[in-house]
Amino acid sequence: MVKAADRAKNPARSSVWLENRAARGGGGPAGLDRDRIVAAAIRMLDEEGLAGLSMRKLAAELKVTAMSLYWYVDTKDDIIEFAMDSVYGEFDLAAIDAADGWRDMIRVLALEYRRMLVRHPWMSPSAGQYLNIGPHAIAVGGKIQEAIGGTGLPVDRQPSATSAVFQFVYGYGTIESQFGRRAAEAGMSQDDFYVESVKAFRDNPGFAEAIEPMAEILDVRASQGSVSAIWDRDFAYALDVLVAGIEAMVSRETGT
Amino acid sequence: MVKAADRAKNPARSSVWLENRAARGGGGPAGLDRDRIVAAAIRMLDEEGLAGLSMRKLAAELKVTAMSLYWYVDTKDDIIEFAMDSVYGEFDLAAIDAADGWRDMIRVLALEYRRMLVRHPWMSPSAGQYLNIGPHAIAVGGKIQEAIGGTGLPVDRQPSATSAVFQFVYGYGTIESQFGRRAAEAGMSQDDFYVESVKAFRDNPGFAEAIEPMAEILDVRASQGSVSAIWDRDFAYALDVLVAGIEAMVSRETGT
DNA sequence: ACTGGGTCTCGTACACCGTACAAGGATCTC
DNA sequence: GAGATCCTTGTACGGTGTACGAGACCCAGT
Repeated sequence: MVKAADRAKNPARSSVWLENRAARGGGGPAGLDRDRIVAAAIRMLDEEGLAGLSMRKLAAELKVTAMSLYWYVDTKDDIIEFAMDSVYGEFDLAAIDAADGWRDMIRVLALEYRRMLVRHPWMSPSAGQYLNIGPHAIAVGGKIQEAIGGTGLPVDRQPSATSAVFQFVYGYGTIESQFGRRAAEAGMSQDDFYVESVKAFRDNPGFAEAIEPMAEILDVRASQGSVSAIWDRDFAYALDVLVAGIEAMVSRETGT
Repeated sequence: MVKAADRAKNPARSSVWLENRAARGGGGPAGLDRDRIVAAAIRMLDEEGLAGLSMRKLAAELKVTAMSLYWYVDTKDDIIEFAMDSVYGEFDLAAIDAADGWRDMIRVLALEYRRMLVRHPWMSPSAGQYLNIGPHAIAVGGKIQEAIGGTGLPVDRQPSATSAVFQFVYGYGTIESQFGRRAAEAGMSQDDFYVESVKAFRDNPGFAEAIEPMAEILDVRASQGSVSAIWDRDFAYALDVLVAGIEAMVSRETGT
């Protein structure tokens, strides 16, 4: 058991996964359980967002006092870390193994990653803030490495390629999911929200010149169908760019 | 003047920049001023992080009550949005204009962007959460579009390329800056912190097999010099990958 | 000189947050 | 039955963002 106050003093182990502590069992009258807590937390995070999760509300949903949760968990942050790893467990590893060649493997991984971020908009900010070294996250990391390892890039260049691909996916998934979150908060469809946003943007005085160079792109966009189709299309093409880049670097390296 | 409670009801305008409100002047006895507030906020954010910024502490630093700030600002979030745009103003636009060709322009932009994220670790989480449509952010966006526009990619493909490059930079800058923040919180140099982290990771039972495929990479890394050199190296190579990818797509598109 | 209206600052208060601490009930072991 | 262990709770502390209303100041109009 580590108190929240002590956590900060030992920052190299500032993660639940470095605590090496067994889960405490749910033999109590409330039938509580770390898994039940985490599952409820994920539900609440998906519905109310990161800011909407509070120990008291989470406890209430489990028909229990806030302090009860602290028997199973040291800190609210721990719950989020557990929730994150649980979500990493949603990756369809079998589909990844079934992929044919590194290109396909990267594509499947990137798509799964992106879908995870979009399904759970609280993941982006959390993934940036905590270490992602739970068992499921590590399993995914292993697959990523396997995929990049298959490209033929020298080992010392592989981390760069991994970054290029998956930091891109993270960034892309972040804006996509935040856009979806905003639309949902506004109670609009993504398409309506997009139209509204562009209008608000265009109508704003003082932005006239700044918008100028973007006008053409906004126009082209308007003729490309639904917002979600645009997200898909842009993502796919960006991945093509990345794959093409890796191919070019491979032949450049091996040609030397 | 818009109350915080009303902001949420009209989410398409959920940004200071869509409020279109003039700054209020600092003729008061405290000599307060929106610019002074924002500048102090940036200082505090840099030193204490996003969680370390509170209206009361910020006010105290300005020798004023918390509620005084609300004369100049509707919401704490507004302060963060202003602070963000002010930081976007750190971009050296002249250096970008001096760049020679789109490849160089992308490289300079990416580097400036990355440095901004690393200098201000609170920018990553904030940039993910708020719209970035302040004047400085828009100016930077315009330069980015100019750079991508120079690649020769068709207009409807340019947003994808922009994503590929700058969502990558965002993701990369995010982990780099968070790593730096963690090291600083631990009171260690980045190098010491890296060694500690790897050790803690390796020593953790249950991770033995998971680490296995990563062992080679970790070993290679150990012989590549300082952590900050590795960050630079990986970043530069990833950018090469991206540029190579764009080149390949350009010749693919124009070849068709 | 006095008054009225902006402009700015402050004190108080509310609802909420994470969580430390100690007391208790429940259950199982001997 | 006694004691230990497991689980839950009540209370309390120090923080948060910010709504509201009262005041202080200055400046224009009469």
